[in-house]
Amino acid sequence: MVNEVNSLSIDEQKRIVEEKWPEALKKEKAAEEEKHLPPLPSAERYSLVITRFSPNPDCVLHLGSARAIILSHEYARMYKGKFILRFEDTDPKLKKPVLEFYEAIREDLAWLGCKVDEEYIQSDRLPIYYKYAEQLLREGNAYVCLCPPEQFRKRILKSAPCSCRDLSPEEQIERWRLMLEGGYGEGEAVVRVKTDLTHPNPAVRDWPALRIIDTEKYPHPRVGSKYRVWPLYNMAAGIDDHLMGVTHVIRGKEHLTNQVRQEYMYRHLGWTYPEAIHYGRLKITGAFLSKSKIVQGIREGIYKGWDDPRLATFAALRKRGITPAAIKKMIVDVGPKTADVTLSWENLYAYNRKLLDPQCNRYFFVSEPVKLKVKNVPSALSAKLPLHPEKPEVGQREYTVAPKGEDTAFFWIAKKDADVAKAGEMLRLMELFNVIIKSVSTNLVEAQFVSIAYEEARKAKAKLIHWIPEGEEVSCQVVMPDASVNKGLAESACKKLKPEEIIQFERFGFVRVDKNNAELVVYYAHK
RNA sequence: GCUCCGGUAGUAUAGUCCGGUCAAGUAUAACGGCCUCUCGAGCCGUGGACCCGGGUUCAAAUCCCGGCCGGAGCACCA
Repeated sequence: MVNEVNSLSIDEQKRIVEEKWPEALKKEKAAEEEKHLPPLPSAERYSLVITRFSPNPDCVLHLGSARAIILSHEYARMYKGKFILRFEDTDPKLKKPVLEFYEAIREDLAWLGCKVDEEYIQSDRLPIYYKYAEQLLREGNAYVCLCPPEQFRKRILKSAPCSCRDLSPEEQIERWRLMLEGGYGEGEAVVRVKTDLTHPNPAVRDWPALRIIDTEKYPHPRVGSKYRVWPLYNMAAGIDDHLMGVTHVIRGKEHLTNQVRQEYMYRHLGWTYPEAIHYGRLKITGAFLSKSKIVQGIREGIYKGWDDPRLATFAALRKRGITPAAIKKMIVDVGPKTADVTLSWENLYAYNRKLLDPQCNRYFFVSEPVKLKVKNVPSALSAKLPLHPEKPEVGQREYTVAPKGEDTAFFWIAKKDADVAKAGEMLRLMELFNVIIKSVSTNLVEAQFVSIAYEEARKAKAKLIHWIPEGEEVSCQVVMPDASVNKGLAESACKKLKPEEIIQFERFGFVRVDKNNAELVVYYAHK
């Protein structure tokens, strides 16, 4: 039967199917749907999907965290679930949290449109971790290890237990009490969770769960020197995920072995490990997405601040007019795959442009202004420039060009346009009139009025350029993505712009208004 | 080195679980054209990919084996 069908040509097969089962071939409507995230594993088993984003507040957030935040939040929304923000600030020494970042992170999330349903801070929860540590110890599922780290490592590589492992629960509890009360110094004792010593991955064998930190020397920014025993990641996150009812852990694949480690603890406590999705790393070509590099650059004064346009922090993206919607769409499109992704700025810009273009008003900005002198202007002329080419209803800017003296008018045009101007060529000042170039020098272009009609410029294939009448300019600084400043002049209608507004400077690019006082300061987004 | 994970056009992604409708869809970038009083947007079109080698099968991007390449983890960090 199969052979029979295969012996027929494709067309033949098609014809037969069409005859007998016409509905099978009906083309599915090319639905222009938004791309959706793939379904969450086993979502139906949970009455309420709960996800979390758990940053260490030791730095501001950047694009590298976007995947964790947006996937977690989107999935929570998709299943009408709950999205938790949990600050993992349990290392007052090496990755010391900084007070200002707690709030900065909340602001970033709010800006991204990721509403937090519940918030927790791990440094408030030490007694909880202590309680479970004690339970594990008492039930023989953990032990206080006094071995020097180096010695322990050698043993564990050979799957050999250390002498601390088999001490009785009573002795463990006694050691634990000493740990809490200061009987051991930093690095002298650590609580380990028992696992399979023969596990193929040595990294999961009897992993450390709590350690001592000398908080007199390294006080925690929130709780100071109140505690000296601090949980490590797997202890704190593992306990919290269960206690907070997290159903789906969405985090980077660097945590893959942490799941294996935590599963041992879950078994000891009789808990079930949540579903876990481990996505790959997200990189942007040319952007530093490493906290340590960002922090270092700030400290050395290379970057002006957390929102320096060279950085890929959310603060910087916000300043540049990259919209949260664009970031969100990009991350959703990329999805939760385990393969690493390397995006380019162009990808982000394309998403952003699509959102910005229909809604941003247009203005003229002349970069590196050069004076244009036009002779023979017959009379005062006015130009009406639409704020948006596709949306006449949003209004227009209007400038009247009155010849001074006899018949001469002056304008500012961009150096880039002046540079390519050649004597004898026609140029059209957009929406105004056509001129013929007479002469070009470094800071003056002289020209002569020829006609008003746009059609003539088209016929002559004249270049269209933007312009600002002399006297209608405001000084404007454009901060570029490389932090350089492009100085120029903006048309006077820009005086009305408010900070936060995103506009397009025609033939230049999209920019976000940052300050608009004596001088206009804008940040460049992209073309 | 050990333990995992991955590899579809320049980039990203769909398809892989459950082999056939995939001579591989989409977005973006590139190129060409149309339209437009922006070098923007829009519209139309072109080129471009299943890492390699074997195997199983009537049929492999999809299953199996081997190789190559890439990534992650191997902290008293998160």
